[in-house]
Amino acid sequence: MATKRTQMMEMTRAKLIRTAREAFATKGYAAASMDDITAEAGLTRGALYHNFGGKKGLLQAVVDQIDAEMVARLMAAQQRAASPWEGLLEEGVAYIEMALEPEVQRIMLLDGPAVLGDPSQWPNQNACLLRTTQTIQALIDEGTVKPVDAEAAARLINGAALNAALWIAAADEPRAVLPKAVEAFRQLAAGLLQAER
Amino acid sequence: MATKRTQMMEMTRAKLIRTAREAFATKGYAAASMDDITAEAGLTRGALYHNFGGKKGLLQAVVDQIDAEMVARLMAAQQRAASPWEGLLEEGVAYIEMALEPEVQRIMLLDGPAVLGDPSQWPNQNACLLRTTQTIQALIDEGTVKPVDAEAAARLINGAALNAALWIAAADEPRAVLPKAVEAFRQLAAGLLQAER
DNA sequence: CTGAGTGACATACGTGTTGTATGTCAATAC
DNA sequence: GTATTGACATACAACACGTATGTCACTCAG
Repeated sequence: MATKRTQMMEMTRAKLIRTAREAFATKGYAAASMDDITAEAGLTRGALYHNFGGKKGLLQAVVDQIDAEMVARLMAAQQRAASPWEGLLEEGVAYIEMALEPEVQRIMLLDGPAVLGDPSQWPNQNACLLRTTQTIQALIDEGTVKPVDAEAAARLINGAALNAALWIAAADEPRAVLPKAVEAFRQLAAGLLQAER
Repeated sequence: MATKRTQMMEMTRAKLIRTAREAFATKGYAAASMDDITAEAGLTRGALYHNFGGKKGLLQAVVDQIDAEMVARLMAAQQRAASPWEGLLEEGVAYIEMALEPEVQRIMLLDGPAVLGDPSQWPNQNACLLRTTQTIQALIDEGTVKPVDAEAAARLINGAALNAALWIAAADEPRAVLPKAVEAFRQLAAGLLQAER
């Protein structure tokens, strides 16, 4: 049973995460001051330190939240696909599209790694990557994909999608280059396919 | 002809870049204080602001220096290869190997993008990427590679190599996963190859 | 019902860091 | 030989983070 106090605490945590997410996305982690964030949430730094241990802890919480949303969207994209192989491709495309959002870009792709270290160390990023790895392993087992190291392939696929997204986001006409990136991504990914006999 | 003053100035610039490069690589950009860097170089912050305009300017200078070194190494790797296609692969492998160095990782892959913005905006990173793009375009023209968008393909290739490098660097046994990553990279890149007739 | 205890959060303070404004001295120009 | 410029040092102000301490509401024995 949730007591009155823990309910309140959850609310303050949620409020801080929300305002921090906003501030980190727009101003960047370094330029976002804790005083501003807490004031915006109607609190002080005391609450922040009590709940998250510090500025990095708050960023970690924001990252975890966004990451959870991303995993959910990746799963949805994969399950929408007709075949496992198409599922992998759809997952890559979904990843590209998510990385177009300024919030994802700034927090997950720029500041997050710089402040918290390599994403492969984050508990949830592993979940996201693990999904791709498992998908690829399944494709290898069923003979669709060449017998390469599944984790290595997953890493490369994700990296390609990631960079494609960064490219698109920085482009003058994002909507114009998106299809080019998606097409090149599909071609590249086809390199993993078993040569048809 | 170089006057006495400009010679001195070049020396102080070089010294500051050297110590900053060291400090940024080991402690990270945020944790490296300008006082420490300048003191290590036997100077004060005055010199730093005069020559580089601020902390970001100093990082930019360090990034430019490292980037120039990387481009040189990429060119060397490509020219060592037997064929243009092998040149592209060698370039990717060289990129992976460079990203294994802590200095490159910390400064070029983590702090650089976070502080200076997306690498595609940097003047030199474009040179590095431009090389790959041109290589791919040449391969398309000669019929080795499928007719995809050359820049998109270059972006994806570089992104894959980049993430492979980050993965390797964060791994428990970097030397053990390196061959796996290289193998997967070659397979993936093969997706760009024109299907043999 | 009541008083001690605990937890959530606010307030106050010290330290370190950045950026700017001003000062100084050597090198060049006239 | 003096005036001026430019490279760098010093001094100062603003700010942000982290910690130490304080306060008040809620919980729970007795």
